[in-house]
Amino acid sequence: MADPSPIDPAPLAFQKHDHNRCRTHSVEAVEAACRARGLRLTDTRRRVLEILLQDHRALGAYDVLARLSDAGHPAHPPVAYRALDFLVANGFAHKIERLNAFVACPAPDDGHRPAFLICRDCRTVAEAAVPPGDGVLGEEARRTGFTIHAVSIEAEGLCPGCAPS
Amino acid sequence: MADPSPIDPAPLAFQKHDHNRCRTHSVEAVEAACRARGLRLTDTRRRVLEILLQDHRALGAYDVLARLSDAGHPAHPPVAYRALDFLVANGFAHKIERLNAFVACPAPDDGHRPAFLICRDCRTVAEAAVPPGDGVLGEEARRTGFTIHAVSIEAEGLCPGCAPS
DNA sequence: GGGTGATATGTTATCTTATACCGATTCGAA
DNA sequence: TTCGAATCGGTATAAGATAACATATCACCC
Repeated sequence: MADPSPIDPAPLAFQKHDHNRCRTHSVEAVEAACRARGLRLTDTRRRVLEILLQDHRALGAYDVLARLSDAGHPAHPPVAYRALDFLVANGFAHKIERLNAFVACPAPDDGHRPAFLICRDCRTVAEAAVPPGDGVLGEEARRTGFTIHAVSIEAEGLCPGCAPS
Repeated sequence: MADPSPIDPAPLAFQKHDHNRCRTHSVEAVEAACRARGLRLTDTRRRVLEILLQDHRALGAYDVLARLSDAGHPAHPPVAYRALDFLVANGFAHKIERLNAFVACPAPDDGHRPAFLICRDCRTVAEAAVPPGDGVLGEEARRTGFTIHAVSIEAEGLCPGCAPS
């Protein structure tokens, strides 16, 4: 079934939107990807994904852990880190390096390469899509013989909700 | 005096170069900047800068601390963090978010906005200059009312020296 | 030279983030 | 049903960062 009004993930986080739909969409996309790729979306992993999907804020591993614990789940650090590693490794969540924290990916289905707008106040994170091609870094890498494995592009600032009026 | 063959900082880190000259250039540039801007390049700050300048590798705060300690300097964590904060705040060093580590800036004199090529093996870091204009993120920020304060662009991979032959 | 406010240092303690490691369990395919 | 790989539950500890507070130093003005 074709989605009648596809979600545009980019600016979503900073705008009012039907977050239930947003969340459901993400969970379903992750489920589908796991089926397609033979990955095991175990109970812990699913719970962590749902915790991250509660809103578009970045959560530290220990925040995730606390929420697991509240829900009666065993809660030692490796539990959270293992689930987060799984989600990040498979593109279902992203690590925000500037915050040492994690966000669910709003569009886990396409193979995009994300850049992030990170609110330093409320930790809400929006994704912007990086156009294909490696830009400045790719050029420099070719010139110097450097092999790029992963790129992170992160902008920190204030979201419209937190900006001084 | 005009520099007869100005250093091109970008690809330097991955290539053989006269590192003594490179280091001296940086220290002098920092000294000049401090004089010009009324900043105090205190003993600790200078030592930390010199530690970072030993090569183009990123060092963790505790690595820096250990080297201060080796040199007989008092070595509690805040000592290193304060000096590093000073250097970073004034553009004399950069924090590499992906490594939670720090590198000296090879060109502390111009007001460039850097992007980094980071070798995951030897932690050597090269800078590439980001062209002015905010690119994808700037566009997205304008669209959504986000105010950008700082951007970090980091590519992790293998430098020519560490790439499998 | 002496006072004063701002800046920097020395130090303790603690907090946050992340991983190494080991044994038990579960899953999926042969 | 047995094997190997992946996952989990748990302990312990490493690595990164900051809060707080007393002391010292600097830059400036009188």
